[in-house]
Amino acid sequence: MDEEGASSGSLSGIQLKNWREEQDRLKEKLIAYDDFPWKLSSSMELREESETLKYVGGVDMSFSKEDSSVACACLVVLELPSLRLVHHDFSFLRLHVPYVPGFLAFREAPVLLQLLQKMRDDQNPFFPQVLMVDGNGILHPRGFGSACHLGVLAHLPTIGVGKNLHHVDGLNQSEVRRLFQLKENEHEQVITLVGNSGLTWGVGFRPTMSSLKPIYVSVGHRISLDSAFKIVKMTCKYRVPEPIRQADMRSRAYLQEHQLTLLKEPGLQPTDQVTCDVSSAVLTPLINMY
DNA sequence: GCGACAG
DNA sequence: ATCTTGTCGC
Repeated sequence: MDEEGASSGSLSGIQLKNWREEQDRLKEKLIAYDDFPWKLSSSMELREESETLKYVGGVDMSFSKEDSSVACACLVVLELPSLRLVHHDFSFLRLHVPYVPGFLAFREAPVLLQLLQKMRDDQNPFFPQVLMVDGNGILHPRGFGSACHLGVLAHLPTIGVGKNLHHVDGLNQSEVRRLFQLKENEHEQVITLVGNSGLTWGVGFRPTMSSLKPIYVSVGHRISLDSAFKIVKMTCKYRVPEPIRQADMRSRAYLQEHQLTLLKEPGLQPTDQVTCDVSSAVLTPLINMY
């Protein structure tokens, strides 16, 4: 048993430095405004000249409790406005990159990019027009969370959706809860997350009347906070927006089934994720999309 | 120095 | 992320 450092151990200072530099490089390509041809079908805009948002994707990963390096990544695509599932795909794999707060993308983005790339290669008609990521966008210590990271590498509009707040610029969960508690916000389901610096990092959102705990929405890539929030809102049947909720449930189920399969079929092992190297984080085929 | 720290 | 049963309410 020696894969300790692989999935939960420490990381060298030099590697962290490389990761920060990589984030800074990719951040230069970040687009924080609406940069897409489609429109959010408001109501009576029957302009045929522009397409409307129809396919929203979602990605999430689940991990094995026995071996935290074994994981299942899932990509789903839902059709609007029905929220019907039109695509789902999985990747059962072994990760060799640890989770380090602030560097989630280096662990999860490679396999998620592969799932997206597969759809492109197949010219799948359901390729998502926008993707929701289970992690933050610019609501991040260096303004470049996993949703931004994935968006830039895939050159795809992305939205960051966090179930917990990553404390940034003085923002913290108790503070957000306090804001929601204020009588003036008592029935408010959205609050803007403004940090000590005065910058707006995202919004806290209580989708349903029952859930007291908010989710945190922030700009990922090629989208404004306004549009990002509208899309999240229109896909929320429960606390977590459907694209992410579906990816979450399905990755978890897929992982469970494969755990059982593994006991009987030693031949079916999770594929190794050989993407430890920072420089190879950018899947080559995707570069052509720039 | 100490604590906080998405998934 | 994962560990986990029941339980309160529509």
